[in-house]
Amino acid sequence: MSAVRHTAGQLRDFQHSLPMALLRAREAAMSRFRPMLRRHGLTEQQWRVIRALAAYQEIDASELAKRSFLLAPSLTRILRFLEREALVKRSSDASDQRRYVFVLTAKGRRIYEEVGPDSELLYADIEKEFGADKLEALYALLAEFYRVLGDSTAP
Amino acid sequence: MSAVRHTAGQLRDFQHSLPMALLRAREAAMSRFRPMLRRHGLTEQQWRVIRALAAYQEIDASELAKRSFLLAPSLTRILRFLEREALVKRSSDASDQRRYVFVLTAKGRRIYEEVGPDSELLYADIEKEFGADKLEALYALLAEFYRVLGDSTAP
DNA sequence: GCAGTATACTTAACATGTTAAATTAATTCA
DNA sequence: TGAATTAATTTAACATGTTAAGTATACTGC
Repeated sequence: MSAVRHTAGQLRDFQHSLPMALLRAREAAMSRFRPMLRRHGLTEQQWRVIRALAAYQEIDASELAKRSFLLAPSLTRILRFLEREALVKRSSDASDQRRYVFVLTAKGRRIYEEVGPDSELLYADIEKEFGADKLEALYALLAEFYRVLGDSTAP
Repeated sequence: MSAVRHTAGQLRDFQHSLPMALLRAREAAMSRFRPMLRRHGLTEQQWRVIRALAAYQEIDASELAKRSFLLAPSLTRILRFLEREALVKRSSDASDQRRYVFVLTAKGRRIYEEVGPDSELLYADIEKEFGADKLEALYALLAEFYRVLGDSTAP
């Protein structure tokens, strides 16, 4: 038994907190992906970076930050880790000495190819349990929400 | 100009990564709330705890964790902060010595009453820009997603 | 061609997320 | 009843989130 005692409600209740609703849904999904990624020795964010890198021959840190939706300081640390693990190789950009470009190593591509199918299996589970139609509707609303409201911290 | 070079796409693209879509939408919302909370000297998570506390006369840490959707270690640190700021008062539960119960102090209630209206203003903006109907549809889908898929880490 | 400004990335500092282990108190059941 | 187990909270360790500041390079306009 837990010690809880009610008072009169004010403000919107938590069921109508949008950031909370988004967080809960995200956690419902991530609680399935996280253990799988962990078995491969990766965090969610490291996997986002690897995935973004897999789609490009080479990509600089700024683009990588946008595509993996990470802030620059987080990306710096994650790239340091991925380089140390030899999953990613860094080179400096000849045409702009401020910039670095990154590529997956062979080991990085191998991990990508191992994790990818595991990830797809979990997506398939989710689609089956929640329903493909509702999942598409959710994607559409989320994309429009982001499109309409934007990200007020974007440049 | 950024250094990006394409390769053949594999796997689902990021536009169809559900955790990413949820994260982007969440960030679109939070990028509006965060500066407001910051002006009040609070983080998003501290505000979640205050909000949960405002709805109860007293509540123990486990219930608080569930209602503010925080893991126990985070909650421990946040409550330490809120106690130091005298926004929250801790007492031990007479009937179970393992347990602590928490209440908002007068100062805590005052902050709650200051932040609440600012928060509602931002919600009103969002509802107006995105559309009340679509917002309700989004809430409904998110709630069902969480209901159907659950949180595999829950007890 | 250089002073001023902007850009790309990193570092710093502190808060939170995540998992595992530690601590203490309650509960169970042989 | 007391050993074993379970439950509530905290601590530890490391990764990421967030904001501000630092560093080096590129750009801009005079």
